[in-house]
Amino acid sequence: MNAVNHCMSASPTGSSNGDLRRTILDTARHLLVQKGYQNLSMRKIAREIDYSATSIYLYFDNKDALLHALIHEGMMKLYADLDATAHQYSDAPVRRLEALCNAFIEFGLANPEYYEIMFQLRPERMKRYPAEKYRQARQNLEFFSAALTQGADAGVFEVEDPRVSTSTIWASLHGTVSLLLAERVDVRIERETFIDTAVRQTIRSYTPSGQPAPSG
Amino acid sequence: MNAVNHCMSASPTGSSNGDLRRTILDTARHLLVQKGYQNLSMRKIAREIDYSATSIYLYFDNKDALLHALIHEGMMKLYADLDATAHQYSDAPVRRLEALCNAFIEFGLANPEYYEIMFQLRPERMKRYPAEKYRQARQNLEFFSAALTQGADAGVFEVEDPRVSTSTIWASLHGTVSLLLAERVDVRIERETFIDTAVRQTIRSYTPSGQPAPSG
DNA sequence: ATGCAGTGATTAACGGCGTTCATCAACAAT
DNA sequence: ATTGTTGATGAACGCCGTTAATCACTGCAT
Repeated sequence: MNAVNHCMSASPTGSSNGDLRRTILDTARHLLVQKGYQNLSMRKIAREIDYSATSIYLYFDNKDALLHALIHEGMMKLYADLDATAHQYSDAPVRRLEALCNAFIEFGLANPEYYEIMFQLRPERMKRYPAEKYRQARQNLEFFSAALTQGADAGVFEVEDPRVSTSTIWASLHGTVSLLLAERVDVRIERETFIDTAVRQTIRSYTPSGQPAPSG
Repeated sequence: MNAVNHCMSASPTGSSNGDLRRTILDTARHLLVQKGYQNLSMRKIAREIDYSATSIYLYFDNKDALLHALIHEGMMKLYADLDATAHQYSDAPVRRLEALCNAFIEFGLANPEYYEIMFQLRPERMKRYPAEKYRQARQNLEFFSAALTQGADAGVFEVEDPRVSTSTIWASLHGTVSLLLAERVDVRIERETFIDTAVRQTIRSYTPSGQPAPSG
């Protein structure tokens, strides 16, 4: 009818040429990061790219599927961060674990909207999340697990069950990020101090002496 | 018109007599606990109590205000739990802190819907939350703070800044509860084991020897 | 008794949401 | 020339929170 012809856009960028799926995803990411998860709606995405809302359903089964794609992006970004950090301290498990903890927290604080959909979404919303991606997401924990076991082998860490310890470390980090993002930490506490203490105490609970080991 | 006369209900219970505000709150709590926060809507509450949705606005400014009332309830319930726990170990700081940690986690697992609105709501939703209640909510942390400082005075805890330490403990506990509620803990790990380890490691990071102190 | 203000409730409506359905235009293949 | 496919659309359904206008009823002052 009076719809704009989308086949050959007059825009010279060519960004919306062919694969609309990419454009939708880019816009969704942009909207998520700019306005937060609360303001991420199918209709707003559609408005932004000047398509009808129903068009999105040609490329994504539903809103959750679109969200899963964004979560996947976030997981890959986190993976890249942790991977770079791990390589930086490849031969010092303690320092590496410390750096990994800091990297995780920094990721959360730098990408709050990503963090929310990645780790703070209620289980119901995640029910449809494909198990294959679940496994990929869990790979991020492998960095911590590896540092723990290598440290244990080197005698600088005291670890009963690496799997359990990895989870408890993750719990600490997740709690730290969550409290910071929700602005629920006592305002009289400096953010840096809080983070440093949290990381130090987390690692301290795995060093036999209770004191931080010298170098690795 | 065809509306039911609400002034004199035929129901002999008298529960909906007079203060509708109470009834709304009770129904909201019931709906929250039964169906979760996702399914808590003004219209559903209204349907449940056979009133129009707009009637709720005669007693609550908006949905957030209603939510704040529920949050307050949850905070008081948590306070009661922690208070009872603290009194049980009034003369043993270490044991008390351990019991407090377990009590907090148990509260979260036993009241997941309350926990969600109390601690997992995004900042935007909490913007209107009255500061006076914020302070009351923070009182729950005092139990942990007290155990820490008393333990430090007795020489069984090594605490630099009690305020910071309290926050990091809270972070650990919050992370632990969040991961469990979101079902994101490795399924091969037993829940009990995970909780015990998390609590033990949390406390361990504040004991000078790195080992749990004997009795208090 | 009549009029009036206040109270507690209602319906209608607005604009938002995710999603489904029927339809339509353009194109490719027969 | 007819068919089928593909990519897009508008209308509609049933939700949602919230606002505005309205109504019935009460108690009270005149």
